[in-house]
Amino acid sequence: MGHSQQDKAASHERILDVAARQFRKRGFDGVGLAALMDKAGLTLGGFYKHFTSRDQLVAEAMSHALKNGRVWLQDKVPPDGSAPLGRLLNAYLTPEHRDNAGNGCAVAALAVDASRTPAASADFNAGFRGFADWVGGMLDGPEDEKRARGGAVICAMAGAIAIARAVDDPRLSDDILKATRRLIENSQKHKPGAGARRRRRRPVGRAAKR
Amino acid sequence: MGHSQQDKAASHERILDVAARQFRKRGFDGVGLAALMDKAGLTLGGFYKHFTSRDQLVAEAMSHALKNGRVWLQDKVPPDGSAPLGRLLNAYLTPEHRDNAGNGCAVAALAVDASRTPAASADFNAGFRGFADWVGGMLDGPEDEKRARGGAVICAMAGAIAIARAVDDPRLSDDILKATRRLIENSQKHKPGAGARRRRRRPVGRAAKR
DNA sequence: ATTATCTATAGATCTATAGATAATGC
DNA sequence: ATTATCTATAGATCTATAGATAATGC
Repeated sequence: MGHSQQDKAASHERILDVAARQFRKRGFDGVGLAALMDKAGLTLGGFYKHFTSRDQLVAEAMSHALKNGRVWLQDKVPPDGSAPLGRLLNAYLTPEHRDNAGNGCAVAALAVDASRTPAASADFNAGFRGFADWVGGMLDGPEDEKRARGGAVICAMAGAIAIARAVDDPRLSDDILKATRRLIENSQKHKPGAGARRRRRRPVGRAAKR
Repeated sequence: MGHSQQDKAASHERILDVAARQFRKRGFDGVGLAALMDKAGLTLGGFYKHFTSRDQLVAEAMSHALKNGRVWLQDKVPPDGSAPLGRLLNAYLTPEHRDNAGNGCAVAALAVDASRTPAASADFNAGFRGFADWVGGMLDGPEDEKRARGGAVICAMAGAIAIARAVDDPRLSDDILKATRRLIENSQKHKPGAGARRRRRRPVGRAAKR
């Protein structure tokens, strides 16, 4: 044994890295604490000096996985490049992403898990909002609609990856990625005005509660 | 006790109904066999006279949930009505659907679970294909692209429902459904030719293996 | 006689805690 | 003295099986 506070911080980070990866791959319920600690080079007993409960790990790992997935994506989509949406789709809707859930987008891998796990909801929300802002910035259109449109693009992309992973037939799986790419591209291509027709502007300053 | 073969068939159906609903709500790992049997009005011990293993239940419940979700949707989208895509979006992208995972679309609720559960993959695949054919039939465009385009529409819809469920903020959640609706409508609205530009035709009869 | 279901239980998890060990850090 | 980690274990699951019970169905 023999461990400094610095060692502990490194252990904590290692546990989070392992959990963020394993949860994306197997789900929150798909891996136990003993297996996680083992993969982090530790034993189960020490877990509760790092987290007060399994739920706390789930919450921290949710944020960690979202950040992790964003870093992976942003490395492939430079902030000042041209045609950013095309680059995003090129990076996201790939067989590589589909076949590596553990290192990929946490929205695609963990949205359903988060919806069943109250401990993860707040962190999922925050991560999704940031992601939607980023993607919204790549789109044309009125400034106040960009976040919502960015969110819709994420829904289409994440849904495609999740379904492409679930499907048994490799050809069908590849086709899902390609068809979703075309759907998203077409959705951004139509003449402005045509899609805004049906849209009513929400009055500013009258925040509607639900 | 005292049970006929007819009783057994009814029991089997009840177990499947309960499982299809509970799995959509809580995931394959989110509910145990004892709780399922209890909700079906039976006890755990009888389970293995109906299924050889938990995995077999998962497989049958996957199909059952897909069928169930299709019936629910098709009730709301008459086969010969006008503007079928609009009706589909009206039925699918709603707060009601979002708030009732147990009775809703199994693609949205269980794609990620299926991707982690080999026993469910084949049944998910078959269900998705049928669903994509149905939705494809609602779209304009070349006949040989309809299934793929239908699949992409499902990805966007299912992704939106899954993410709208995961998100913490009710306003954001509602906005996700609305923005995805617009994205899908716009994707079908663009002038044909613009989107087909980049598309290469696959030679018929040369089936590419992966 | 067969069988649909029940009660009871074995054996394998899994989370959380208790107490020991061997360093760190005041 | 404090603490980061370890070994060991309690108590609560969960799947699967064994054997009993009370009907069905030939």
